[in-house]
Amino acid sequence: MLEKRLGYVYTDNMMANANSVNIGVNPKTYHHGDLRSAAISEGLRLLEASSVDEVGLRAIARNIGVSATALYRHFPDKMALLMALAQHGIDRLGQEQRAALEAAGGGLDGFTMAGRAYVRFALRHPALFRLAMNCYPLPAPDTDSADAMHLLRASIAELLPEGSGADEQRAAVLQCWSMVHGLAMLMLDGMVPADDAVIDATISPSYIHRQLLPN
Amino acid sequence: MLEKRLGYVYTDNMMANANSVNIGVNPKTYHHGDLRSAAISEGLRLLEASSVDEVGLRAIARNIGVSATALYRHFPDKMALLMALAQHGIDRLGQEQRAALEAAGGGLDGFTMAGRAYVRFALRHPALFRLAMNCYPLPAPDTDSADAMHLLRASIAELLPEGSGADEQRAAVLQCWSMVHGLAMLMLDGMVPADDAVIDATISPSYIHRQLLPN
DNA sequence: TGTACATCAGTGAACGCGCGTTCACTGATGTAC
DNA sequence: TGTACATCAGTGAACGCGCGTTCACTGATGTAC
Repeated sequence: MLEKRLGYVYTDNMMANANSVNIGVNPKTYHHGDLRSAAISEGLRLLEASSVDEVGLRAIARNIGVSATALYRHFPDKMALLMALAQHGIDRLGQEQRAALEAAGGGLDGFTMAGRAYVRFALRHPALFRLAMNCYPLPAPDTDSADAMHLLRASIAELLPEGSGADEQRAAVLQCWSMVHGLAMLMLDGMVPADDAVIDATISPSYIHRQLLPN
Repeated sequence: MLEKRLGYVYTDNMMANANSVNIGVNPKTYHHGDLRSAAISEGLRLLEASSVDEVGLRAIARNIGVSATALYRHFPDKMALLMALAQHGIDRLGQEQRAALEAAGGGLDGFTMAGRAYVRFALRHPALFRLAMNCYPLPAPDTDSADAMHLLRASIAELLPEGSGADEQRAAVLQCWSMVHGLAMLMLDGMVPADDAVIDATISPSYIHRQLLPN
C-alpha cells in the first residue's frame, strides 16, 4: 500500500484529485510527483473555501498529513507552490471558456458565452481566480503565449468587420477583456450583486455586436 | 508645543496631511482627532509604497512614533482603521473623477475623461485602490448611496438616447463601469502593460458612443 | 486663587498565534558487485 | 543470490519574525469647590 509505505494520510478526495493531476506523469518519478500533486490538489481544495492568504505551506502540509518541511522536496519555496496553483487556475479558466465557446458553436453567441463563462468561473472559484490573476506573468503583447489570450484574440479577429486594422483589433480585444474581467472583479468584491441575470444582461450579444462596429 | 506635550514624533509630511484631514474636526475632540488623523495619514502614506498587507496597526504606530496600543483609543480594531483608509480612497477617487468630468465640460468627452481618470488613479495608488475596492460595502442597487456611483449613473442617463428604459440604463452603467474597472485591474495585475496610450485607446469617446447606441 | 479629583490618551510588557524556513537526522528503496 | 552502499523523500525540533490584542499602569489636563 502506497499510503502506508510513505506514511501519508490521504483523504479519498485528495486521491481522486491527485490522480487526475497525475495523468501523464513519468512513472520513474511517480513517487516524487505524488506528494507534489497531493499538495497541489489540497491547495486547490483550500482555495475553494478560503482566501489566498489562508493557503500556505504549513496549512497544506497539515491537511495532507505530512510535515511542512516535506514540501521542500517538491517546491523550492512557498512562491513556487502558489505559482503551480495559479497555473492550474489559468488552465481551468481557459478550458471552461473554450468549452463555452464551442458549445455555442462559436461566432458572436459563442464569444458571448465565453465571456459569461469567465465571470461565472471567477464567482465559483474566487480565491483561485484572484491568485491566478495576481501571479500570472505579463503575456508578451502580441504573441500566442497565453492560451486564453490567444482564444480571445482569434475570436475577435473572426468577428471584426473585414478590413479592420491591427489597432482596431487590439482595442477591441482590450475592451472586451476589460469589460468581462471588470464585471468579474466588481462582483467578487461585492460592489455589484453576483447575480446570474445581471451577468447575462451585461455581457450580451448585442453589447459585443455594438462594440465591434466600425468606428 | 503639541508634539512635545504628547510625546509624538511627527514628520512634516504627517503634520501636513493630518491638518488637511483635520478640517472641520470638533475643537473639543481635537486632541482625540489628532492621533487618529496622523494614523490615517501614515496609513495612506504606507499604502503608496507597500501592498495592503504590509499596512497594519503596529507598522502605522511605529512610523508615527507611538505605541501600538495607543491606536486602540481611536479605532476599535485593525479593521476599523483599514475601513477609514478605504473611505479616503473612495473619496479621492470620486474627487478625481468629478474633476476630470468637469474639466472636459461634461458630455461624452467628460465621461470618457472620468473613465480614464479612474484607471489612472488606480495605477497611481495601487494598494489604496485595491483596499478601497475590497472594503467598500455593496451600494444599494438603485439608490444614490455611493458618490462615484451616482456620478456614473447621472452621466450615463444624460448620454443615453431619449426614451431609454431603466434596464437599458442599468446595463449601460454596468458595462461602462466594468470596462473601466477591468482595465484598471488588468493593468494593476500586470496582465496588460500599464501604458498611458493604451488607456486612451481603450477608453475612447467612440467606444462609449457605440456602447450607448440603441439596441 | 489654590487644591482635590475625575478623566482619559498615552505607556510597555506580555499573550498566543501561525508563518516560512533551516537543520541534522532516519530509514526505506533499489542498484552494483 | 546475498550484501554493501548511495540516494533521497521523509521526520521533528528549532529559528526568528511580526502580527493583533489585553492588561494594569501613569501622568498630564482641566474642572468643581
